[in-house]
Amino acid sequence: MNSRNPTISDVAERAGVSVPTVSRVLTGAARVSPAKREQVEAAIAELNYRPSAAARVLVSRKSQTIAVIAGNTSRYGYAETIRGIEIAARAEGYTVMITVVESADEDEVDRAVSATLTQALAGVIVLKFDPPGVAALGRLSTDLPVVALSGTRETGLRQAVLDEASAAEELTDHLLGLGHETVHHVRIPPSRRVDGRTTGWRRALRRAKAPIPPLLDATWLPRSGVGIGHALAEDPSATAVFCGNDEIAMGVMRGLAEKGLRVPEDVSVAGFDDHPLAELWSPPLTTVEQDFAGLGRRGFQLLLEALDGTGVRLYSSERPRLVFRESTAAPKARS
Amino acid sequence: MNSRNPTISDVAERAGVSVPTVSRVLTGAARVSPAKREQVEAAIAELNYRPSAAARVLVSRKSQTIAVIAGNTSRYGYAETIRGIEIAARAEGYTVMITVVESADEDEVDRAVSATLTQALAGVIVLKFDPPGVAALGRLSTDLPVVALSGTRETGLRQAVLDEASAAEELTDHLLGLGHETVHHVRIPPSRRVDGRTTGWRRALRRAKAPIPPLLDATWLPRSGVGIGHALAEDPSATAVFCGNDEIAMGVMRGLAEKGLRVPEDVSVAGFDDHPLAELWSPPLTTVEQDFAGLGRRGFQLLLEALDGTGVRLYSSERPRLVFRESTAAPKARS
DNA sequence: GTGAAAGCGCTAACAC
DNA sequence: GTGTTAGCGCTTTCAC
Repeated sequence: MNSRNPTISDVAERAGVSVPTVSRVLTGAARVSPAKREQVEAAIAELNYRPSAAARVLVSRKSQTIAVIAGNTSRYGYAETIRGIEIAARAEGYTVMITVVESADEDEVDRAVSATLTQALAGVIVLKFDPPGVAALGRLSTDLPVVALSGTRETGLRQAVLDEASAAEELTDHLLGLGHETVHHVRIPPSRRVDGRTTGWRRALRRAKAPIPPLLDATWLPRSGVGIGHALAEDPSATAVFCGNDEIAMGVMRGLAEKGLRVPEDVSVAGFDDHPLAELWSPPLTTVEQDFAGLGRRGFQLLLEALDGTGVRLYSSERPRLVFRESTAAPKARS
Repeated sequence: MNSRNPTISDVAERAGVSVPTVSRVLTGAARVSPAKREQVEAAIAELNYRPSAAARVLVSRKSQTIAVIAGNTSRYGYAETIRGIEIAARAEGYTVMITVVESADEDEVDRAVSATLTQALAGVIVLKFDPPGVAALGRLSTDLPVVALSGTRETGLRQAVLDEASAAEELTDHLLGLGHETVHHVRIPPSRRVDGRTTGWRRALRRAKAPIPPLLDATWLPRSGVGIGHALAEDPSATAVFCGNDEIAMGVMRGLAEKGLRVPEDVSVAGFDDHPLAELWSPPLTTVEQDFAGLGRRGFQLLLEALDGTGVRLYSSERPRLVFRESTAAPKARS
């Protein structure tokens, strides 16, 4: 067993042609006579030859790899977005490389970004969902095409987003329309000071001239909602709660339940994202369906257009859709 | 603005040294006088130079990239495992490339595997969680070190696993010990004909000489548990149900609830994985805690040992821990 | 310690 | 159509 992988010259020799001819059948860059093409293909199959991406990249200066930089890979929205990117990329023959940046710490971000840019890349997609994502985008000094996913809009930046502010506003409106005097908001860790979900919530309350209750901050852990639920149970003005995501909403509902409050009879609770478990929860959760995989797909599309030189689009936005289930209802008098 | 990235010769020129000298400070392969080293480092910083991984790989034949092949990236166990791999890899200076193989279709698997092996890789980690993973592992004709995560044990294969069979057996024992005559099992899509969770369940029933109810098959979708819950509600012998994962358990519980049955009063339900939402469910779910991130970490460790040539370990197994919560209890008479 | 020379596996440019 | 030549950005000999 020869441990060295076969190279293009092995193929050329075996097929009785020159190296560039093999390259031509590989890339399809120029026409090759059917006879030689056949010999080459046979040699490739016999040797189980696979071209070296490294060598190709070195000379052609074109890479078929994109990097995805994300603050996390396992939380629902993140994982789905990455999945969407991967599927779209693979369909176009691109490979994807993942870089996780767990904190916004300057050194860590720099190290991660540097290591990533060392690779030969066609472009980069950054999940601008959180501070690490924002930090990574900021330190991405490169001439490569870059696409940011979500986050606040920036001029000149290629960006695919979900219009979370509008959806949050609509959801808050819905709660207000049910007759609640106001809506409390439990915020998930924001990517910056502003965050679409919180912005939309505030916008709706302002427009309705409803009182704006103090913001409640959760962490990414679903259980962080439990304590918040306990606190909310003590507050008679809290008849409707809009949570930054479904997992936190589930934590809040458990906290409420532990204090003897029922959803939606005593308190209405709404989430965000339409997590796969939201419909199975008791009661099924009113939420906002977010097409994260689609976001990833649109992001890759934007990158591809930048690569082609076609497409002058810099921005792709999609409006998430509300899903009304049983966790929200009109308020009843609370003691 | 010069759009070409600086190369090692740009750095050499600027620092007034030869190219190999720059290489030496980069790799630390040989000693360089402090004076020159300083000049080189200054030049690198000024030019914002980053070595090309492609060129390095080409000449040194050593890659710092590993590929992870998985049937999915967003389901809980998969995502956590990948996260564990990524963290361990990054800590050792490795970059990770993700390849998703969605079906076990031969062509799709071949295409994905081929595209992956085109890259210059140090090694490959395969999530042998499902048929696509098994298929990918089978077609991975390469001299590269390969590590499989989970799945049935194979001699000669480097493998890190979670001992799911033992944990499933222990969980089934627990239910039997509570006084249930038997335990029903809802299976998630298995990676082959045998599957650790199902095996452990059957083993426990056999040992206890309890009747073995027919296997109930769920899909990966949590909601596929709902219909199974409905069916189980019609079966008076079903007083305890062990579900292949927590999400399916939640679906089953919803199905049961829709038919008016209470958990655990009428039926005990246990899950598997200790999903972050399992503790928040009502009632909190009895389950098995699986350290997926640890599995990923151990898998990478095995790969690293193979790369070093140190370590002769081929196998790393860990026993998951049971978590008793409120969804399981002693049976009561059912109408 | 340091530089000159060679070459990794491939594609681009050019001649025929 | 096809082969010859050059060279991508690096590391690896091998002199000195």
